[in-house]
Amino acid sequence: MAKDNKQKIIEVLTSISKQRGFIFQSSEIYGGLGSTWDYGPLGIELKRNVKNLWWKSMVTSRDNIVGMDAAILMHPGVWEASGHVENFHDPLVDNKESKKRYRVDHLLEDQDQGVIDQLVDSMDSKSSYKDDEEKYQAIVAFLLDNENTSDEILKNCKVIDPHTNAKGDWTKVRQFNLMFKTHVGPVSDSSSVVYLRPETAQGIFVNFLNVQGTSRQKLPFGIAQIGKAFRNEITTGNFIFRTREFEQMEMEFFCKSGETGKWLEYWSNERLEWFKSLGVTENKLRLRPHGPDELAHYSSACFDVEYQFDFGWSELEGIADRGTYDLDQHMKHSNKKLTYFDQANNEHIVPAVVESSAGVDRAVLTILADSFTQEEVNGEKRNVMKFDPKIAPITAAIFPLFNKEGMPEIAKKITDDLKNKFSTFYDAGGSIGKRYRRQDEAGTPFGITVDYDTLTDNTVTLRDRDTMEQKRISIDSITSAISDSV
RNA sequence: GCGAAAGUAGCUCAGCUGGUAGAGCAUCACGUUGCCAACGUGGGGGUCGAGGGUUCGAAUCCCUUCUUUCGCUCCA
Repeated sequence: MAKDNKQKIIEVLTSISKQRGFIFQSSEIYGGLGSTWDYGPLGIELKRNVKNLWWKSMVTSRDNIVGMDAAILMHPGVWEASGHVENFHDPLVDNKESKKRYRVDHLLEDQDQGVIDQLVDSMDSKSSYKDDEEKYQAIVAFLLDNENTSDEILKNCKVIDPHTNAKGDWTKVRQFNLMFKTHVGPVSDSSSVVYLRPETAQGIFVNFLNVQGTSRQKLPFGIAQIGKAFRNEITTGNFIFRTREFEQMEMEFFCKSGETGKWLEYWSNERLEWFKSLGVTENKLRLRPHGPDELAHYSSACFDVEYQFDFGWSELEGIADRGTYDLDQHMKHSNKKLTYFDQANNEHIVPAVVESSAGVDRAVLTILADSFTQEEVNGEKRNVMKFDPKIAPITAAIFPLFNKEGMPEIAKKITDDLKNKFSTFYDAGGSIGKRYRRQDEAGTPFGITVDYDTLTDNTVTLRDRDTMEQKRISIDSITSAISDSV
């Protein structure tokens, strides 16, 4: 039941997004490109509002966080230092019988000791391993080195499919690299390989000293950035939830090593509150601590902000204790000192980092999913996007009740007067009811209608999107009436 | 990548016992309308994903291919 529902909501959102101009399929006239999406006129306003509110909440309203904007292309050494070249790929194998796919290292964890021993025996060079993980990594590397026979090796060693508890009919082991590669310069030799960044965070770490020095910030302080990131995901989907090109809002908070626990808790709560402040339903939001097995290679503790989509609780943002991992790594690989001089204790220290990393597109999808409602009005279906007025693409729509007796001129004048303060839209097409409904679907919180009374007493009606109730106010008080809720 | 489903108008879809395309909604223009998807008239919009084959004739049957969606592993 929930499953049927799920597809419907995403389908409805996809369809409305296209019809109304929120989000379009990328390269549509060429048949589309998998899981890439373009933002239309309404979508980009919504997205910009989300980003602006994030920037305001994280940067401009705080003294100890500054912004920056790094290039998408960076020196390849950055990704070697960060661990992405080494870790950001998955060795995968399929069982042709059960149609299940496994990460090879995860698959090994589910095998009996005998199977593991056989695999180790089949390897050419024998050596001792300090733990199972090291042993599994060696097996994975061996299988990848012998990709052409890897299927036979798995079958000969009787590797079990945990799903069926029987020997699997395995495919060859293949490596899926999650970073997009491209080339700088006209020659595509290996020396010119660069990556499209898989996260914006590294642009912050490599600029740590530049930013700290020029902004004269003292610990603890943060550096924030909004920008595109790219991951060659094997599986994408759920509309704009998981895409290969996406936008991040990240803030790296630098503090003393012993203080990360405190700041992790602080930022987790701050970030949860931020989503609430956008008007997202509170009981569909939660903070979830990561289990030890879920932690990324750089992180020792992590909280996810999750939203309850129709397809399940899903991550919107991760708040992670990255320790000194990133700065340590960059010091090691670049041979540059990335330390902070602590005057109080008269010592150079490597700051630890608490990271808050949110997906812009996921925030937009959350708002779309959370705002979408269908109601029955006089037996007719009414679609309403109940956006908070702060983030609505259009704040106020202005209508002449009829296209005569000077009403359009007055309505246009009101539109022009409001333009400087709010996002506005003038519409004189079709019946008044139809125009209200169009704006309901665009999520416009306020409707202003010029009617016959306007001609004599200079008042208009102000319509509330959610209740559809109207009240008469004077033209002069429109701005203040709207300002109260934006 | 593997598996499943699907590609016909801007959207949702019908047409698929082969006879060269329709509906509802949307959109545009004009008229009408004293406030919630009203009404009237008219208009624009499709080489039926692409290529090939069978046939006198293919949206419809066959083959190939492309793309999308969903699931599997992963993540913001």
